[in-house]
Amino acid sequence: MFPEVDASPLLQHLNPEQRAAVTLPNEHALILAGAGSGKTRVLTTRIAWLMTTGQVSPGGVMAVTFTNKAAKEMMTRLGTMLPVNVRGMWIGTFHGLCNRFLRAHYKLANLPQSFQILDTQDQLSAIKRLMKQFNIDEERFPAKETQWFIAGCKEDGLRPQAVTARNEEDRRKVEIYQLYEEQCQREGVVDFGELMLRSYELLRDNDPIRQHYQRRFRHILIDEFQDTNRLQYAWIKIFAVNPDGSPGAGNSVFAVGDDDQSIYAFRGARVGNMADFVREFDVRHQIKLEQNYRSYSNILDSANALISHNKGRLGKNLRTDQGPGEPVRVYESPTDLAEAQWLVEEMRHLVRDQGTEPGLRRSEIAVLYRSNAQSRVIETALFNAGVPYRVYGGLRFFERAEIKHALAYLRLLENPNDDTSFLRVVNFPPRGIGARSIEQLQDAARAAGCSLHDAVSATTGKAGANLGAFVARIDVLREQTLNLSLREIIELVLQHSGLVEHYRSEREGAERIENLEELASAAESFVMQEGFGRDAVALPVDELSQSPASQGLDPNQPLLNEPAPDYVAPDAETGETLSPLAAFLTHAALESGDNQAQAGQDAVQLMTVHSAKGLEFDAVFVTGLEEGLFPSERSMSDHEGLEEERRLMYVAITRARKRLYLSYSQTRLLHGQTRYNVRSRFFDELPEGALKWLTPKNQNFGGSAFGFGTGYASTRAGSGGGSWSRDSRDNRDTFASPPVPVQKAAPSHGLKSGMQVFHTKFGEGTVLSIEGQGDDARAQVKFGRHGVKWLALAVAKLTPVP
DNA sequence: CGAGTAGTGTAGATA
DNA sequence: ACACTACTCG
Repeated sequence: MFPEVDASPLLQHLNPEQRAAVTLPNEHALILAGAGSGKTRVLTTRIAWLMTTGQVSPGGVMAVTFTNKAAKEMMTRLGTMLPVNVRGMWIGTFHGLCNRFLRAHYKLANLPQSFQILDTQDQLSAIKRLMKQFNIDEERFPAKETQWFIAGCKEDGLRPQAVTARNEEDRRKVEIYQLYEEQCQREGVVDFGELMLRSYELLRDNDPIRQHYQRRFRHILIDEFQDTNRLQYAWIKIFAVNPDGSPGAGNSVFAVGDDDQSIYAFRGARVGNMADFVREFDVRHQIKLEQNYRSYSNILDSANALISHNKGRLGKNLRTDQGPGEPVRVYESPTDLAEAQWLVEEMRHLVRDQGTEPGLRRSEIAVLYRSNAQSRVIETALFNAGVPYRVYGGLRFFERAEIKHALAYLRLLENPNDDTSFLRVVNFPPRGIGARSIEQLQDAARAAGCSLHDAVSATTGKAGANLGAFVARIDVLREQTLNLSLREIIELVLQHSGLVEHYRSEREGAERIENLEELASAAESFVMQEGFGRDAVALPVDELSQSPASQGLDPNQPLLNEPAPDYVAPDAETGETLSPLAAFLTHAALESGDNQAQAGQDAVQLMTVHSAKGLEFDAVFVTGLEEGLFPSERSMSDHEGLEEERRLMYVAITRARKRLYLSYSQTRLLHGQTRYNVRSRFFDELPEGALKWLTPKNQNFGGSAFGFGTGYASTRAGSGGGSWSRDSRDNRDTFASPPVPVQKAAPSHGLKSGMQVFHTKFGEGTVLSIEGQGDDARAQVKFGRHGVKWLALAVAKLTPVP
């Protein structure tokens, strides 16, 4: 175990509540962390404190978040507190950790080691393809609905057999679900829900595995607990409680959340999980973090007053030591356009020095709105005024069509049976393979029970020739890329797929080509950062009962850790591991890239309230506060919906540090019609004393009572791209980070490419290439019967053949 | 095969 | 109003 180390410096800058949370005993705990109360700080300090006081080794911690961004932040902060290799720790998103777990136990999970992950788009096209194949009426069963149904079932932990169908329609849906599962299994792909469900089932049904992880993870920490869905809750629970309800190995779950910031019920989040957690885990430690370090009290008072209108809260009241600050300013405008113009004007004042106060940076000003459509008029106003701005949202890097196309080619190299990818690019760029050829091919594949790729050889005629040429091209590429680096593979694929050439002739192709080039760079920095280590979790089952290796701690030395992290868990028996390509494809699916605004330019930030969650700004404008918009029309019918809207408003308000502006417009152009709106009911729930009305607080007139002419034309500036409008380069620097230097070390394995080697299971083979060093070194070996394999040299027993 | 067009829907969005 | 999808016609 770790010797005790003085942990007090860690606690120095914490307030009493935070300190109490950080130093709780090893038992389940719920931390109610209000907005701006230092939640992330508590989480990371808790981990650091547990380790420095010798209560847990780095390998004994699991910390779960929802977003990659949050996981990264946690690792970065932890890294600054302790000399520990955070990358090797089990800190990540639910799906990232599930992926790691399934790679390590792919055999038990009944998956191929290099299974690929379907994102939402991929899943939808897989479903469409399936429905077409089985002649399912898309009128009666829209693909999107089916997708929603399947994802929903998985989130509730239900396999097709377990779903109770109440009517014929449901029965049919369940059938489709069943077929979809079979298709995924056949093709070796999993969707996001499957990552969670399959790892949950493995933990539930395999006693040795469950016991191993229950003993291993002494401390489990969860961020944003209010956003967990049923399955995620069950997944957490299985680490602490056995399926029969008996207690597990006595680990502790440290859940941090804020029921007042629960805004994702629409995608399956259950705030109720917080109360369930307290009950089912017999939680005896609940701590509220109510001290806010972000905002002045006028802002906090508004937030507190608003949220107090919700029923059934766990109960929290934010407080601050800062003074009242500026009042919350409220503005009413006749039109949405006028609202936007006012906002631009107000911003100018904020940016310019005003009296004694220094001006704000534009990036410290945010404009929030309920729905994306509202950004347009604001963008126009900003554009016309020449104010740089940045819009969050939209397509992310790995979701762009050209990137998806390139990835599809790459997936086909890795797995020719990936029919989704096959169909995506079989005729892109166009190569004379039309719908009819593809239909024939699909029929042939179904008849033969094989993949589209394998069915090509059976086709004949002109269509067959084109298809044959396509498959040959892919197969040749696969051969050619065998011993190339990931970057070289991608470059070769970009050339030989014809993608680059195709986009060269397209109108807006230049940007797409740039993105494709960016993909190659992204791959390169991925290889550097990942280092391709192995993960010690892949223990043979008979070793599972042993506790994780404990290591000594010298405060001056980095904490020893399990060898590096993600994606690659070599098979315990053969040492077989993922190819860099397969690992990169996984990375692309799990991290579709940030939506972060470009760091370089000082620009005003535009985003929905949802995407503002977790962020903070000096000045915040919450716009479009009108009945029907915010709260939104569709939420207003039921109580639950309205309460979620209120929480959303609460999130919006608590983003502001110094200045908060609330605005609404009497009329608004929506769906091509001018709508007459009433100001939001939320204004009536704010404390009058904290507000300052910039326009007289007049009565509102009921919506359609005004049902006449529009009067306000929407003057839109020439759309085209100003230098700071939305552009596709938003994500650029995320992927172009400078390469991490690789330390040179003498190889200890003594292998070189070209060498003949012998493997106990795969027999004799030729080394094609070697990557990484030390424990992370991996070799690509071509075997006679077993084909090309990637082997982790620390695990695989390879002997040179003379 | 691909361009033009008719039809449809329109909240929020992580992995 | 507008964007996206699906379908028709050359």
